[in-house]
Amino acid sequence: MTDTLQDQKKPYHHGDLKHALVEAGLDILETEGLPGLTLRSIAARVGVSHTAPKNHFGSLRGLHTAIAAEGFRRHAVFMRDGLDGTSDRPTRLRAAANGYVRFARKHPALFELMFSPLLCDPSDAALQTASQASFAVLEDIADGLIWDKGRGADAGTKTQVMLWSFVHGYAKLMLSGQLPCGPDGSLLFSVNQIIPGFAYAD
Amino acid sequence: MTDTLQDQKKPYHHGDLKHALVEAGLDILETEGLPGLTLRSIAARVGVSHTAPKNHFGSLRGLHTAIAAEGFRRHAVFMRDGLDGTSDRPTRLRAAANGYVRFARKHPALFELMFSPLLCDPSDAALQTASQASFAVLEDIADGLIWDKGRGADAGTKTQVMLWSFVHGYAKLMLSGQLPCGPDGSLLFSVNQIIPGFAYAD
DNA sequence: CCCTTAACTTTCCATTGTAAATATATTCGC
DNA sequence: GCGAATATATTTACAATGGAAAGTTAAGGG
Repeated sequence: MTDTLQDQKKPYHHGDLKHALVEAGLDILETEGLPGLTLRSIAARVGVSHTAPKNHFGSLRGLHTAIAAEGFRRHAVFMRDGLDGTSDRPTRLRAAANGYVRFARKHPALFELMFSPLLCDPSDAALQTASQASFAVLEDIADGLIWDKGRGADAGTKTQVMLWSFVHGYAKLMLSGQLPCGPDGSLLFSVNQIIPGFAYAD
Repeated sequence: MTDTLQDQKKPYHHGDLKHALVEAGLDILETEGLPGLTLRSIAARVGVSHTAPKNHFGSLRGLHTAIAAEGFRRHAVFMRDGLDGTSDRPTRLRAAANGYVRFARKHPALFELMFSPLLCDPSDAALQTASQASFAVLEDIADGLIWDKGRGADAGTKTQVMLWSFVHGYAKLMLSGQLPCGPDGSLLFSVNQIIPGFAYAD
C-alpha cells in the first residue's frame, strides 16, 4: 500500500523482521550450531537490538519454536524428495527413510532443535502443524507395511509407530555417534540397508 | 588410614565431593529437570562454593558427563531388571526393551542429558564405558533375532542396529510427546506390544 | 492534524560459567 | 614431629546471556 516508486524499499523499521529472524537463526545453526543460537547473535545478524525479537516471538523460546517449525517444513521436503514419479512401494519407503536421515545428517543442529522440548514449545500450533505434516509423509509410506503379522484392527498404526521409532532412533544415534562404525569411521549400515527388513503385503 | 575413632568423620574439606556432586546433580534432575542443573545449584546443594567442582570435573561439561555416565549405569540396571531367571528369549527381549523405555519415562531429564553431546563429552572414557555397557545388554538380547532374513555375514550387527534404533527412537518420541495417544492421553502402543514383531530363529 | 498503536532501542538487572588469586587442610620427605 | 609441596575449596571479578522497563520512532486512524 505504501509502496513508493523507488525499488530501494525500506518499509517500516525493518521490513518483515519476523521472517528475517528465522532465516538468520537457520543460518547460524548451519555455521555455529546450537550453542551459537543466542538471542543477541540472531538479532545482531539481522542488525537489530537483542530485544527486538520480543515483539514478534515473545521470548527466545518463541523464536526457537518458529525456527523449528520451519525446520519441520524443510524436513518434509527432504522426505518427499525422491518420492515423485516412483510408485514402487519399497523404493518409496527407502527414499522417505533416507530423506529423514539425510536431513538429520545435513542439518544436525536444526534437527536437534526440532526435537528439543526444552528449547521449543511443543504446544505451539504452528510447530505442531509442521511437525505432523512431516510425520504424515512417513505415515503415508507405512500404509500397507507388514509388522507383527498385521493382526489386530490398529495394526496399521502400530506399524507406523514402529517405522517412525526406528528411523528417528537411527538418526539420533547416528548424530550422537553411537552407531557401530567401520575402521574408517563410516557407518556399518545405512538406513537403506536395514529398511528392506520391512515387507509389504502385496 | 587417618580414620579417627569418632564416627562423626569430616575427612578433609568435605569428604568425597566428587561423588556428592554427582548425587546432587541426579537429585536435581529428578526435582527440577535439566534447566535446574546449573553449576551453582549443584554446588549449593552440597554446600560448597560454585567453583569447587572445577577441581574434580574441570567444567560444568565435565560434571554433566560424570552424571550421564552414572545415568548409563543405572540405565543398564533397568534393562537387566526382569531378565534374571528368565531364559525365554522373547520374554527377555520384551523385558530389556521395556526396561529401556521405563528408564526414559522415569528419569526423563537424566535420559535427555545422557544423549546430549552438547552437554556431555562423548569422548570421555568413563562415559563411553558406561554407555557401551548399557548397550551391551541389548546387544546380548539381539543375538539370534531375525531381521531381513538374516542374509549376509553381519546380519547380527544389522539386527542390533535395528533393535537399538527402534527402542531409542520410541523412547525419544515418547518423551517429546510425538507418539500417537488415545483420547485419555495414554500411549496407543507400549513398546511391549510392538516388540513381538521381532522373531527369533529357533 | 493529533492521537493511538505497533516496532524498535536504550538502559538496566539477575543469572550463569569461568578465570585468577587466595586461603586452608592434607600428604610426603626428612 | 616438622616444613614444604600439593590437593582442596573460597573469594572476587568478569564477560555473556535472556529478560524487564522505559523511552523513541514511525505508521495508521479518527
